[in-house]
Amino acid sequence: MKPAQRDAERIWQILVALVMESRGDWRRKAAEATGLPFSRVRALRRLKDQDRSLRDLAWEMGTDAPAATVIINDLEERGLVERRAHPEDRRSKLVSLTAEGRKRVAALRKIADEPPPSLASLPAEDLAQLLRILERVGGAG
Amino acid sequence: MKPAQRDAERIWQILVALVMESRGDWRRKAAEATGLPFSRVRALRRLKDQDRSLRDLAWEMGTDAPAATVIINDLEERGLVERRAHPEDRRSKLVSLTAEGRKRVAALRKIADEPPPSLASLPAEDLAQLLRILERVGGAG
DNA sequence: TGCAATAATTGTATAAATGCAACTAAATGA
DNA sequence: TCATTTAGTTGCATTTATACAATTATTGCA
Repeated sequence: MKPAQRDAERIWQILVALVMESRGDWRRKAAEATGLPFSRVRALRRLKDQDRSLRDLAWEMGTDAPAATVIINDLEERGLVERRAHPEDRRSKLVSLTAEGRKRVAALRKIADEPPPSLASLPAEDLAQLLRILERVGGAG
Repeated sequence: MKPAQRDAERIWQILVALVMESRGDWRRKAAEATGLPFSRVRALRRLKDQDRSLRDLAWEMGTDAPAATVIINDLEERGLVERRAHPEDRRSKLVSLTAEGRKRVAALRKIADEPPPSLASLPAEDLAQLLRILERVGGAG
C-alpha cells in the first residue's frame, strides 16, 4: 500500500471518529433544516451533482427499489425533483433536482453546529491550512 | 468573530457534511456490528467514559426522559448496562456499562470503512499535512 | 418468436424513532 | 407544613425506516 493511501485511511478514521462522537444527532438537524425526513435529504444530496436512475439511487443509499420509489414520489410531490425518461432505456427513469430542490440542499450548509473544542483550539495557521485543503474536498457543497 | 474561529466553523461544516454524506449508512452498520438498534448504540457510547443519570443521557442524546427510560430498560434487559442509586439524590439513578456492554462498544471499532474518493484522491502532500494536523486533534480513539 | 432478466411500481408488514400526557417518588423552598 | 419542581416511569400515538411479495413494461438473448 502506498504511503498516501495509508494516510488517507488514517485521516478518514480520525474524521469519522471525530464527527460521529460529536454529532450523533446530525440527522435530526438536517431534517429540521430542510423540512424533510432524513431519507429524503440523503436522496437529494445524491442528486446534487448528477442525475441518477432510481436503481442507482437505491443502490447508493443502501436500500431497495421500492424504497427509492417511495422517496422519489415524495420528493416529486414536494416539487423538489423531477422524473424524466431515460434516453436509452425506456424502463429506466432519470431523476434530477428542481430549482427548489437545490435550495433545500443548500439549506444543509446552514445547520448550526459548533466545532468540538479539540478542533477549535488548533493554532490559527493549522486551521487555515486545513480549510485550504478541505475546501478542495468540497463535501459541504 | 476571529478569523480562526470562522475557519474552525467552516472546517467543521465541511467535515460533518463529508462524513455524513459518505457514512449515511453508518447507523445501519453500527447497528449491525453491535446487534442493537442505533438509539441503543448511541446510549452505550455515552456511557463509555463516564456513568450518567438518565436525565443527562436524555439531554445529550437530544431526546426526552421517557425515551431514555425505554432505551435503558432495553439495555438493562440485555445485560449491557446497570442502574444504581445516585449517592446524593434518591430520585436519580446512575447508569453504567457492564463488561458485556463494553464489548459491544468495542465492536464499533471494527466497522469496515473506506475513505471517500474525494479525500483519497488528494495530492500526497496535502494528505500528509492533513494527517499531521489531525493527529493533534486526536479523536481516533 | 418466446423466455429470462431488469427497472419501476404498488401494496403490505414490521421495526424503530419521536413526542406527548399522566403518574409516582423525592427534593426544594417559602 | 405545603406547594412546586425535578427524576424517572408507564402508556399511547404518530412518523420514519426497512424489508419483502407481486405486478407491469421493457430489454436482451436463444
